[in-house]
Amino acid sequence: MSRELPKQYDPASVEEEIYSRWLSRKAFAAAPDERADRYVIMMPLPNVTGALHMGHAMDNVMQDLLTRWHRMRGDNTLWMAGTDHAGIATQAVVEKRLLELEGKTRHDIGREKLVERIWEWKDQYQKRIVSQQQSMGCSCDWDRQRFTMDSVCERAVRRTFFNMFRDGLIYRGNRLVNWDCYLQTAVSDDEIYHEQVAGHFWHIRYPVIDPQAGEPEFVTVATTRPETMLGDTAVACHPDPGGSLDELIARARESLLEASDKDRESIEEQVAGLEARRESHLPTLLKLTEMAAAGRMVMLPLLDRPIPLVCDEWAKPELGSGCVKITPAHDPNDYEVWGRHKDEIDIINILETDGSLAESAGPYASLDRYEARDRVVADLDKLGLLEEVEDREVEVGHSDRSKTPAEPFLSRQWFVLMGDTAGGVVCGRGTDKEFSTPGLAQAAIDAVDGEWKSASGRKLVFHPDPVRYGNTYVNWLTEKRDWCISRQLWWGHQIPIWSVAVDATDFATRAGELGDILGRDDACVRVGTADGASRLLTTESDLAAIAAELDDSSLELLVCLRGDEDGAGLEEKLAGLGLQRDPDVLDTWFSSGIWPHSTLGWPDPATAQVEAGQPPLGAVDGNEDCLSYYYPGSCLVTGRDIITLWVARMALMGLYNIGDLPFTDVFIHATILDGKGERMSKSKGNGIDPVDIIERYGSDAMRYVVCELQTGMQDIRLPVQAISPFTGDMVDLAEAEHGGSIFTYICPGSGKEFDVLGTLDDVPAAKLVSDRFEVGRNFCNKLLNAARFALMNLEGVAFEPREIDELAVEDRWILSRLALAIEAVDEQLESYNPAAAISLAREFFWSELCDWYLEFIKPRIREEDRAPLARQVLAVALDQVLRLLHPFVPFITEFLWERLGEQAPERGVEDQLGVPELLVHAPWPTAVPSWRDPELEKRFELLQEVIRAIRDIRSKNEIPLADKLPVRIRADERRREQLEPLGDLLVHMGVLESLEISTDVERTADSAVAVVKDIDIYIPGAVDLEKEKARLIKQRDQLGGRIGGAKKKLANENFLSKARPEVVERERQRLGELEAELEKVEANLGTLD
RNA sequence: GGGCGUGUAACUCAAUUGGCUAGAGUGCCACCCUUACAAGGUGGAAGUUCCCAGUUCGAGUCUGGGCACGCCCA
Repeated sequence: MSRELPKQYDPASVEEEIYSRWLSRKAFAAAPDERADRYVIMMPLPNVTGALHMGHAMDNVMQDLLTRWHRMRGDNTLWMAGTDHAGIATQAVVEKRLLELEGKTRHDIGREKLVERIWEWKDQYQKRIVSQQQSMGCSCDWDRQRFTMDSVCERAVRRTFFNMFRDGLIYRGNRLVNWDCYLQTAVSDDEIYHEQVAGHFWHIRYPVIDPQAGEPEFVTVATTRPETMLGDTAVACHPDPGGSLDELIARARESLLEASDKDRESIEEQVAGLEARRESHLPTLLKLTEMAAAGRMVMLPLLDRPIPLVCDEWAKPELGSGCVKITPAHDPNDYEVWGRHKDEIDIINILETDGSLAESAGPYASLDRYEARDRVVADLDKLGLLEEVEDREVEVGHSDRSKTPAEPFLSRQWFVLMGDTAGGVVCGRGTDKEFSTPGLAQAAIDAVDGEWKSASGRKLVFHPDPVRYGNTYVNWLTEKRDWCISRQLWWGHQIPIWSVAVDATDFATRAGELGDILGRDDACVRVGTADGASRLLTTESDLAAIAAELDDSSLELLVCLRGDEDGAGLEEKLAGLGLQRDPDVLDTWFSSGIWPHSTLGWPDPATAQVEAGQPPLGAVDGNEDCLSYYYPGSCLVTGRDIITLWVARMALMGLYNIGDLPFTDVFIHATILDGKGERMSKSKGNGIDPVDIIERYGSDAMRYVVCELQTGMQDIRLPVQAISPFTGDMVDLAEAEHGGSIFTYICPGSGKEFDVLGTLDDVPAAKLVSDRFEVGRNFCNKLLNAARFALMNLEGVAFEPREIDELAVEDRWILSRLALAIEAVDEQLESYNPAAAISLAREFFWSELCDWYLEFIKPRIREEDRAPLARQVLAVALDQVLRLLHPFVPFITEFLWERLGEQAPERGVEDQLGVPELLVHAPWPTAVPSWRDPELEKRFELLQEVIRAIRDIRSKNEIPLADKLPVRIRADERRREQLEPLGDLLVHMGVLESLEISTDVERTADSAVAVVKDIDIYIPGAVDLEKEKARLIKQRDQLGGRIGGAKKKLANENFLSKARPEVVERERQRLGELEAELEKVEANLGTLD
């Protein structure tokens, strides 16, 4: 006998060794070969801002599950790993630390030094993330790992930008963006979160200039940000206030007709209010409309700037005074108003990039915006122009990156055109997949909706609910909002544009100076106008003619360099001509959007510069290059929140660059919440580090539970407990009391305070875990012990080809169940239902193999002549279970696989199974159809029911297992034939002294009795008659209830005529069975009296 | 404000196109250290499927309304 397994599984002693074995054998390495079936997963890049939590664990485990499953199925499987530089997020954390630890800002140390610091941070966290993923057992091809800023990706980013710029899909324009005054950068809408803040609503009077008789002297406007009035360039009133009010009243009346009683009152109030307003405000509003049409002005207080009255529907006659101040440079709605009235009104930026006021704010210049707010209010009050101040809850947009309030801010930014364009967009230019689409967003929409298919026949499908998530994706893309891709940061891909301002008069000269740059393939020159439009310049361009057409005085020469090696010297040349490189960097999603192909070496795998020690991306040994072999990929696994941010962008970037989708399936997994139902996140203090779970319960335990949690679309609550640093107790955070901050809790055992973020110096930190993972640990222990039992009994097992008929009846039963289980697990994995898959695998392993089969064969294993066959089947059963469970719990199964290989190197039933050294490469089990035997399964079901009935009697009568029971069964001929061949098993499992099965057994007066279906089970011996009676009465009542229900159904004419015939038939049959059973129960009750 | 979703046992979740007695694990109760496993075994108790209507022979499932909660967008 070889090394005996321990009784308790110790994951720590197994996992590290197994993982390093996989690594040293390069078990996860992928390379193109002759296989046609391939499976490719591109990892959603964790960003290097911080470590992973359980939400990432879910994402990684799901990917590993699919990867290992497909690898075992024989697909050429690549799981590409990597990390994201996460521009703004990473720069923000590093800057924050710099300030906290050294009291310096980025400007103190400069661009180069800061970027150096960020690289250090990135190296540290990338290491940590990879180690976390390896602890989880992730089977990525680590040799192909990429980072969004390494040279392979850099080149692809550069090429993508260049192509888009050349195609006119990238432009520079003035836009209102969300400005982070702390980080001094634009942030995208996705990076803004809204918070309710207690604020005020200030009502301000703007004097009318030269009021005529009957005209108001003031117009009143209201704002939550009074300092913005300094940037006001108009006051708007509604073009048809009466009509607008009438329409509102009519609509409210209409809804009154259908309103519930509860709502009626409030709607009636609303109508009354609107009608009153019609009386009180309408005359003034009409007057103002008239004045606006006449071009009248009001005086902007404090700055004494005359600004026009304009008519615009943005003014709501039903709200406030009915007039609204217009600050185009600092409010998105006002910006749109400006867009509609460009000829009448101005746009004035009053903010500096740091949030202080600009020159344009006159006497308030250089004040901080909040200081300016107070001063403006005070000064208005002094002038008697402050009509009213209301307290009000205000929604303030905050930058997610700095957690400070963001300001709408007018600035020049780079955009990708998402909407349709006149000439359309060519996707996959120059490839055999080239096609044309109206616009980038439309191409990505078509990938899900409608008739379109890529040249390789692909569409995008979401799982597990194609409709719901498909809609999320399409709805977002349908807005076709241009994508702001520039960020005022130092960390990231710098925008490869060199530019210089020119005017129409010197344009031709300056452009001419570019000389041969105009004709180069790796440079693209455009001339841009102030409105963001631009036109391509080539050597063929008639510069003089273009100059004549462009009468705009503020022009810009824009040169994009592709950054090819033979373009060396171009940058210097441009600098020499006075062109400067744009200091901004690209939005992170620009580089992660092309991740599925950049990592494979696009645009040219043969020349891609991979890191030392990495396999090349070009063609090797007559096999294809990585890009053509692995693109398009298979599946993207991610959370719901990333559908719009990333999935959509990957789809459109892949289509644009390559002409094909990066993947066909998108598996959206559940979001992990804490015990209170809040999304898990590190910064909230409820984030569990998967490594802490792994230390406590083991990696497989963590994976087991995570798989079990992924049921469908249901988000998952994972109660979080802290391990008290004082007592070692588990403290449930959903119930624990907070300490001095929301990140500290009171340990109930000691009354002392601990911290869950681990950032406080003076409060001890607690590790976060969850006892939910015990289930997984127990499962692994069970698996270890089942294997332990098997291995202890497999001594001398050999493979010998066997016919199914040669096998013992319980062997045939377990193989039949196995075949069914394999099929069912496969089916659930196919439909992206890991929870169902693992519960089916568990059910087979625990409830059938362990609870029944292992018990069934115990007597055989101890008998010399019957043992070999039992051992042979046992070895196969364990083999198949290990394979089936491997993708879920890879460490322990790989560990046991080795032991099984030592003990039973040759195994199989009819044919010998292929047994590779590593389980990770073992063929996935296939369900052998000839093993299925439904009739036999039915007989075993009956056997199990009889055994349970006997156990029940034993338990109710408190008969110890040492007392073997004589059992007498009365059954008709059919039942007798079913049961008799299973008699030995029944005797063994029921712990019987004797067994008699016959048609004419009668109950003896001292017999306990049970009824199973249509058979009676008698156990003679001292019994408590009252208990027997109680048990039978309970059974009788239950049967009675069910029979009543069935009878009622069958007595219903409508049921008989309208229900499907097979449903009616089934009900009839069921009633018959129930009645037969009841009859038996009653007969037996009779004998008890 | 708009969109999407959720509500089932004490807890975490299942339940194919509406159709046998609404299931599983955990926890709970009782008994058992039976030579693979007490991180185990055997048996058991536990549900007004959030509420109110409706459609249907039949509703956890479909429709409408309400209540509570979550997420995304403005």
